[in-house]
Amino acid sequence: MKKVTLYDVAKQAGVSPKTVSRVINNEASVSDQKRQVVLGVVKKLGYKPNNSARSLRNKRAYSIALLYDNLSPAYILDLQAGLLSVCEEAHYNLLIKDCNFNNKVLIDQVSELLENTKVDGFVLSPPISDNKRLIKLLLEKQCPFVRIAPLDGSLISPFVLADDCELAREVTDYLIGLGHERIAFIAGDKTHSASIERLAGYKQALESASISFDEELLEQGDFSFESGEQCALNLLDKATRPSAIFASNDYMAAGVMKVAQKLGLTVPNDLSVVGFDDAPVSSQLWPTLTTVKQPVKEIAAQSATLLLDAINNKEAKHESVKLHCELVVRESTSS
Amino acid sequence: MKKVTLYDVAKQAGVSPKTVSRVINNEASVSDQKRQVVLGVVKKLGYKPNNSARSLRNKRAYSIALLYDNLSPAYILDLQAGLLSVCEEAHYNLLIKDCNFNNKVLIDQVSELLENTKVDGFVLSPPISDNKRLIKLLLEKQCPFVRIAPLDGSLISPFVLADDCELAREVTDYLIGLGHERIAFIAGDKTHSASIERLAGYKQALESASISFDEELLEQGDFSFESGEQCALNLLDKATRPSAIFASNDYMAAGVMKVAQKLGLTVPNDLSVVGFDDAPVSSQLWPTLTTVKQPVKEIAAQSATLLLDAINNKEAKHESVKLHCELVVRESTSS
DNA sequence: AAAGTAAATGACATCGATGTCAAATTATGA
DNA sequence: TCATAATTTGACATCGATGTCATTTACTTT
Repeated sequence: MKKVTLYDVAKQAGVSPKTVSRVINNEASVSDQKRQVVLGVVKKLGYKPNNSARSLRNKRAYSIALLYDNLSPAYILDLQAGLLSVCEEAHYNLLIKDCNFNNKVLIDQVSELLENTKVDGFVLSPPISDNKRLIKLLLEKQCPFVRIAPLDGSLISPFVLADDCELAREVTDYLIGLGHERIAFIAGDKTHSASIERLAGYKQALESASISFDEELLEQGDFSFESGEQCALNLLDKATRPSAIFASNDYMAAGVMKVAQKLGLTVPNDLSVVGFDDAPVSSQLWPTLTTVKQPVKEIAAQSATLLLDAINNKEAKHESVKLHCELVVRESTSS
Repeated sequence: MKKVTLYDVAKQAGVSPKTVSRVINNEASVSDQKRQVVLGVVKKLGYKPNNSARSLRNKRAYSIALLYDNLSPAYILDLQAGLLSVCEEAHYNLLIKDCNFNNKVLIDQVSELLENTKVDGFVLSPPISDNKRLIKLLLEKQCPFVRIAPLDGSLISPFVLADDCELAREVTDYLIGLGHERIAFIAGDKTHSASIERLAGYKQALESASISFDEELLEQGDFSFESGEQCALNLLDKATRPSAIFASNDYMAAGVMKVAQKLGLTVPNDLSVVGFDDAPVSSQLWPTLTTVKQPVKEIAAQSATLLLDAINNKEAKHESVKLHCELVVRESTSS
């Protein structure tokens, strides 16, 4: 069972290789009749185009690259899974690139990917989605890219995000519904749009419920467990403690839980805690954490789809897509 | 600055393209003199071979694939990082394949990778390292592969593992040193060699300390948080409770912590708990978890190195490598 | 029906590296 | 020194798909 090539298909179908090529690439000027014949033979022989040959001829790699900075392993792995599902379908390769290094090196590595590996497009995950120098480079080289959850919502490229703001509002509403009035908020790293949006949602919910926003109840974290601990210490040390703490992600929420327990507070009786992201840790704590589940795989799949569109259809106008999150109520919240 | 090809180098060096090719591929019959000249020009022009052209001609993709089953995101991401570091160096691509599906599909997908994508070799992570049908396929196709932490220690392929047994012994010794005598053990999924080894180490330590092994104190888990809870319930419900529980991984240890706290036991005063793997959760719990850190990135890097050796040097005999783990003492253990 | 335009098709060269095999060079031995 | 073997070297074809451009076929229009 040796490899089937374009020529085999051409011979069987009684047409020239070039015509088969045209059919494969969905080009216009092929008669419907021949197209059908060719497609039939393609299916019959199980023909698959040879990627190396294509790359060589077309000077592109039929692959896209994910640039990530490892915030949360589960998040990144879900991104990968979502991208892979689309890439496999489309017979593209996925290259992954851990960008836990400085700007200079990042730019060099991306240039190398463009010039040597001839990557077709990039998926930028936060906080890389807003790396100015990188974006400048990609725009200059006219290389398609998609940003996940960027701060900058201008349509320089397609982007995909979750409805962080709405869900943060929903979480806060939920806490208010449970009877909480002193609800503290721990913000995340400001270079992530998610931080901004989640804070905005929190404020909106307070406003709707006519609870005035209290600076005292806002702490600035950086998405790390340690920052959660520190912020929780600041909050719980106050004369009048908040009765609920809404942390912008689960790691910080875990930090809050730790401090609460150390201080002898019972969660959720003395203090309700909410996180965000539905990281594995949220169901491995006790009590388990009420949190928000982002549709990370769908976000990634959408990103890949938009990117492939942009690659194969140069004049496609850029779109943005917002996907819906889901509140997951567990044990860390009560009235 | 257009792309430099073999021909550019050949012209500058005053030799034929074929000779340049020979130099690049380290072939024997090239005079030292020409070799030097060519290497000089290669460096001067910054020549990099074109992977597509090579693949086309040589019918191989210059890429290796990681087959994984997502047990723990942090573990998989570390594996990827280790593999990537070596692959980038060697100008190989890394393909990743989430194998969270049944045997049949796995075999088909691997066949497809071999036949269509022409992947050069595979890295199998546990528990795929012991998938019989897959290994049979790879051996038949004479496709190089490396296994990470396989159960089967025969040298059908190179393999890399951690000294699970020694470290489990060390952990147990440490607990014994703290004065514990009733030390329970929660085993992991039997299809992982790590489970077997860790249990063996535990038993060895008991034996050295002349503590007789008590069936009552052994529970069978499956590496999941939930199984940890269940096993902990079984153990802590006994008339005479163990004073320490050694779980085969951190997820199960987290489950133990949860149950302990629910039962009103204080960790580590009433109960010491130890995990294994140094997963993120181990430092996000309270108290933080004493555990064992595996050198996952090094394991992966070694695997990649062995695999590339096997690929480029068909007669290389297979080796196995064992890497050293490290005990990380945190807050969940005391006398 | 002839002429002219548009659409469909195919011959050929090409992308860059390397295997094959023959030619050229060097080394060896009588 | 010359024949012969061993080693270097290079010309050429090839891997598979596709762009270019010339040619054929189909379709209008007068």
